[in-house]
Amino acid sequence: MGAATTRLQIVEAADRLFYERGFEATSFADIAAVVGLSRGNFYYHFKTKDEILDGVIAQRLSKTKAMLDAWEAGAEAPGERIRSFIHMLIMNQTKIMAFGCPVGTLCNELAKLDHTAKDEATKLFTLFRNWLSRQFAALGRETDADALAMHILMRSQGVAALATAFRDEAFVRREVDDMCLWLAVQRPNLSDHPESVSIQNY
Amino acid sequence: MGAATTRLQIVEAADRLFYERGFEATSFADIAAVVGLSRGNFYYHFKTKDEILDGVIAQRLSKTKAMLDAWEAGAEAPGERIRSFIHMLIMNQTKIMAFGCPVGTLCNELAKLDHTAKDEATKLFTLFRNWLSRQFAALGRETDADALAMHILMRSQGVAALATAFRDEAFVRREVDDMCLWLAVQRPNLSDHPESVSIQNY
DNA sequence: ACGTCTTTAGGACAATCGTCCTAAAGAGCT
DNA sequence: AGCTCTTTAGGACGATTGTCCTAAAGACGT
Repeated sequence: MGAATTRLQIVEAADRLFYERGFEATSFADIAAVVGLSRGNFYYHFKTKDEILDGVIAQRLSKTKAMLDAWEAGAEAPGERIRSFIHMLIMNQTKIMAFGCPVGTLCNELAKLDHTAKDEATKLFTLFRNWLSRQFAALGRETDADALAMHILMRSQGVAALATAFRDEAFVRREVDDMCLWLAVQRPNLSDHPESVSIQNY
Repeated sequence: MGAATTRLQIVEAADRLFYERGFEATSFADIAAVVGLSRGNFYYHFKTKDEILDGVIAQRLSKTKAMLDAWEAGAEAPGERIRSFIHMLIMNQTKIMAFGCPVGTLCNELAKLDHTAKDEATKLFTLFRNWLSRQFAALGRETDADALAMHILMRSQGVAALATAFRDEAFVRREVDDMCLWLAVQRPNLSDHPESVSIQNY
């Protein structure tokens, strides 16, 4: 089997285990058992555990970027795209209730470990943040687009955290609906379009 | 030195380390180094690491309960009490930006480890949830008090998660202000007081 | 000062960790 | 079939993990 294929299998298995058990709690032996390789042989593909983590984060970054690009290339309006983001909380509800948000929990664990890769993991958040920001700007909220993006991101993190703790489906649905309601109420910021304001002033 | 005193020192050191490094990443040796005891001697005070965790959670539960009881015994209005809760995000900003929320991150780690104590840790959330719920009920929102409590709890968790990832003080301040604004806008639910509604109907 | 109960230090214990080496099996080309 | 380069299995390595034992030091009432 090609080395590239094996490498991919290792990254994929590590990704799942890092998410479901945590980075620190996952051992080489755990990953080896999933992939079906001998533990010692890992050294051929990855020199250290941190290198596997780097590979996992890189793969997540590219997969996430691909997903967001696809959403942005679609025909939906910006508001509908943001709704797609929000509904990830429902699409992945089962896994979130069991393990939390893959991004948030990884970032927190790496922060506690003061791990070198923590800034790299934060880029996953930045990906969502910038994407959301672009959608809000397209909705006519250029000036506060980033603040709105952070607000949506914050709510998603909060819902994920409490979903894990309480495992309450009704709570998730309710908060998702509330986020969509909040989104529907957001209107273009007039100060972003002074020319239309002056027209109204006539 | 009395055994009770040493036990307390161990629990206190473990509490800090579990928060700052995580439960799994903290070893007996780490705690021993902080307390200044020999590693082997721990067995006299705690048979297992899980027993230390139980002690840590029990102490956190009683300290949290004492804090909330004190807030509730004060002369402030319920709205002001909720603002005290929200402002914990600012009071503990430095630690939160470094390690996240002590409750949320512990619950998530124990969920991933599928640890026996995970339900016990969730009781920390329940403590805040019920307390917040009582404050909203006192504000005249008996019917949806729990939903409002969960909403505030959710926002706090979200802010803490992103504060750790981005270390952005301005973001924390902005979201705290936004929460207080949201709180100020909440009004007694008329359906909770049908008699006053019927009076208005005359 | 003595005897008793409490608390301690220090290390043994098997298991597991991440890392690293070596020898052999496999794959592909000639 | 033979040669070469890639990929593998298996285990050694020192360190560290949580757990547990034992012998000695400390505290305290008499």
